[in-house]
Amino acid sequence: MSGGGCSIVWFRRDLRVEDNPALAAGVRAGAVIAVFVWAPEEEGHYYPGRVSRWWLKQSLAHLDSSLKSLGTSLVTKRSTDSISSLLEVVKATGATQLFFNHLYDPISLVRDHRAKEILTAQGVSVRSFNADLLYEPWEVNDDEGRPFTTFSAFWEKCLSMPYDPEAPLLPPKRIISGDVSRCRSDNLVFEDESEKGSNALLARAWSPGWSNADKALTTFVNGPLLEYSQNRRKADSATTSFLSPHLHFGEVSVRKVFHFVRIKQVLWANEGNKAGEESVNLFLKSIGLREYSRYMSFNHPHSHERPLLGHLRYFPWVVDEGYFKAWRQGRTGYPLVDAGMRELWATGWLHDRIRVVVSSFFVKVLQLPWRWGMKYFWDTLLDADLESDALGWQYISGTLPDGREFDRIDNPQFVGYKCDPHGEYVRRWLPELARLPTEWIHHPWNAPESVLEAAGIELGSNYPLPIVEIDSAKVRLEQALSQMWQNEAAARAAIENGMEEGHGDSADSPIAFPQAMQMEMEHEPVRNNPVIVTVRRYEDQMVPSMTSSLFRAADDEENSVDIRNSVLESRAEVPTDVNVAENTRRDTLDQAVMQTARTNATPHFNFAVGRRNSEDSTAESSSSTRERDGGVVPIWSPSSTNYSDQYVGDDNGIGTSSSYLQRHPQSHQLMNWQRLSQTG
DNA sequence: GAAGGTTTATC
DNA sequence: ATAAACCTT
Repeated sequence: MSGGGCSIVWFRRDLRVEDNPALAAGVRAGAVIAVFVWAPEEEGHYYPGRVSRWWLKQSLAHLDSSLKSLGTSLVTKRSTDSISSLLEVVKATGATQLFFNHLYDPISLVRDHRAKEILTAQGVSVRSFNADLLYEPWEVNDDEGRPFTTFSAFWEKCLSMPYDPEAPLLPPKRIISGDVSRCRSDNLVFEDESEKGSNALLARAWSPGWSNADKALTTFVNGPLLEYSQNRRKADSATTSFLSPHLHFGEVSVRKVFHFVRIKQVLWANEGNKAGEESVNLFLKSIGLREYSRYMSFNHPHSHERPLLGHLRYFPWVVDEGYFKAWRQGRTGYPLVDAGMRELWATGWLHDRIRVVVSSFFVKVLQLPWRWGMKYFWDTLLDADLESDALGWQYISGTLPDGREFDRIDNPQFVGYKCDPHGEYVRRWLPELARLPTEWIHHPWNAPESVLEAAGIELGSNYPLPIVEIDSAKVRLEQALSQMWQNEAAARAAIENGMEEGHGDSADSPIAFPQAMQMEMEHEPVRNNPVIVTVRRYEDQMVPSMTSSLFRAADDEENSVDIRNSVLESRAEVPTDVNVAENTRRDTLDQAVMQTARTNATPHFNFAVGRRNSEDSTAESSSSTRERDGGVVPIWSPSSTNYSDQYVGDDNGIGTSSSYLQRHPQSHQLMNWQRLSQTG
């Protein structure tokens, strides 16, 4: 019991009692006050979406009940300023210490650093820990001590670090509760009335909470992991880990995932099980991508709004809200894209493969600003995660050094036959195409009139013609790219001539989110029809909705059983049974009862990996932090200068010499979330 | 064993 | 789209 007073353990995206270093430190120090502050306004544009808030709500309830069984409970605060709320708790409880785990999104970096400064100034001793990564971003550097700029090099290094990621900590046996009698909890509201009906359905498919996360991990590692490599390319096979939302909220620690999976790896390696080994490597790689997303965010805090390669700032994006809407609604005329978008809409979930397909289409074919797509993912994904989304979209957009080439267009037709060779996925989500033979399922526009007729399809009427032809997209993309180079050259020239500041010019400001999008998100009409169909949609959106019959009829046995069990058993099953909302013809409706897919493979856009740091890895690799666990909130290292010669960018991209902080020396004090999340 | 064709993964 | 890995001859 150091210090006499009790300590605050500030929970954020580490909603677990196991392997939670901040909690462990609090318990070690004596009496604990567990606090969660809900201050979504701090996130600016990135106010969490409906399904994400639903998850959070469940997860907090789960955590609270775990804490209760250990001897304390969760103090909850509704706030617009986390730090003030923490100060209130300090005042009300006389706490003398604050413990929390690191986050790496730009808003948290700024806020947490301030929290540390302010609370320290108030005499509170603050310590923070790594609980989200195998290695802290500042631990992983190249031979010259500079951060990596490509994923493969980064990951290779992670896998060959001289020390392993720390072993997971056990949960505390019990917690001595601090005195919270004078510290009242606010009732946190995560959903409004109109959202409840839709949210209720999520519970059929998912079980948030750390112990469920644990079960999900065990189930995955002992089951689908083995075939992960084989199944990963199918749009809807069942070998996804389904861990991404759990990982996002820190319900399970990545280090635990890593160690678990490694054990299997060793086992399979000994058995000479090559497929198993490969599966492990691939799965770990997706964990690595999550890890890398934090790494990128830490090193380039603007990566959620600015391309990391500077010249992409000059790309003439097509600012067309009509295209954007068609994409969201799944009405682009490309079946694979449309199926994906409708699944996303209906379930909040998308297989990683399909995320790539729809986002690539968005950027390369429609040439819409990638941040719009990223924002939409943020709003709709159950596992929405800013860092992972930013990495994914930047990768797709070709704005990463090792991302896809700018001029590459994925053809949804060809990709479709690869990841959905029999068209099952498309038929599941696009009932209007259900009767189309496989031969044409991914390119109905080529189908003979008689075939279409027999399938009840009238292109342009009940299913759209391609919104943009691939060929013309190619042409337009070439033009856009040459335009981009011209723009860049012009800007460069202007800067050289001293005409422009090079900072704050228009290219710096990301294209604002469409007004309509914000409106829609806010006033989304919802209709709840308790039993039959719950339709959630944008005003004009005609997309499938989830029905309450989440399990297909064939699984009746399961149906009647305790749903929670069946869900656990069958792996979190994404919603099943989709009905087409109105406007669908009768015959199509018949086909509309489809079951869902379980997605496969860890969503790319959300994973992590890593390695560990041993206790005394305190020998900081880079200068960015002074002291590791125990210590200090991550700080950007201003001095760590121009490691990025290889990037083209000048001011904002990776390319920039050095970091964000250098350009904004006082950012961790002055920069606030409004500025960071500015869309311009 | 080399040349040449085919598959496959790409972060 | 490309390149590396893989397989064939």
